[in-house]
Amino acid sequence: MTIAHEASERLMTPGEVAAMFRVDPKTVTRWASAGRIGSIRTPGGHRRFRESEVRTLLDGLTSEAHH
Amino acid sequence: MTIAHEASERLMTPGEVAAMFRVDPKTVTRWASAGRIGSIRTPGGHRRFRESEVRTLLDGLTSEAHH
DNA sequence: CACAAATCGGGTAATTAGGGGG
DNA sequence: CGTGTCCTAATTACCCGATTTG
Repeated sequence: MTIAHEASERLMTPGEVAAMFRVDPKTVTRWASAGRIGSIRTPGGHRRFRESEVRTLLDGLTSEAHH
Repeated sequence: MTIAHEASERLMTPGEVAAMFRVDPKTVTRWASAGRIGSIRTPGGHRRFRESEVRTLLDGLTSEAHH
């Protein structure tokens, strides 16, 4: 069912994801190549990323201080 | 049978297809000109795209992250 | 018929892909 | 082993005025 709705997912460009993690866009590309994050290719070969997956990944890597 | 029912096939505008891939509508028309995606012309010259073809294309270019 | 929004065309910037090397 | 940078080629984004759409 998730796959059936992937078309309605909001997508992000490599540059937008890079700005979110404060890394170089090339690094985001490497994450995609390594399979660390899912990606959708345009017919021209450019990558797009699911916003929900990016947020989930960001939250999963977040650690709070003990206070 | 698919061809026989092409009149019932849902058509999409360049803007709708662009939103699915997160690209500019102009980019979609370039895909059509390059033959990367099939297109139908209105009598006025505007392009329309088959929904089934767009979804198939999108699914084929989608890759999941390996967990 | 008038109107707003979208999609023609073309042209020119800005991103991205990919390999290579530090 | 992951990341940032340099490079070239390819793809995509934004600009305009004119036309089509609904």
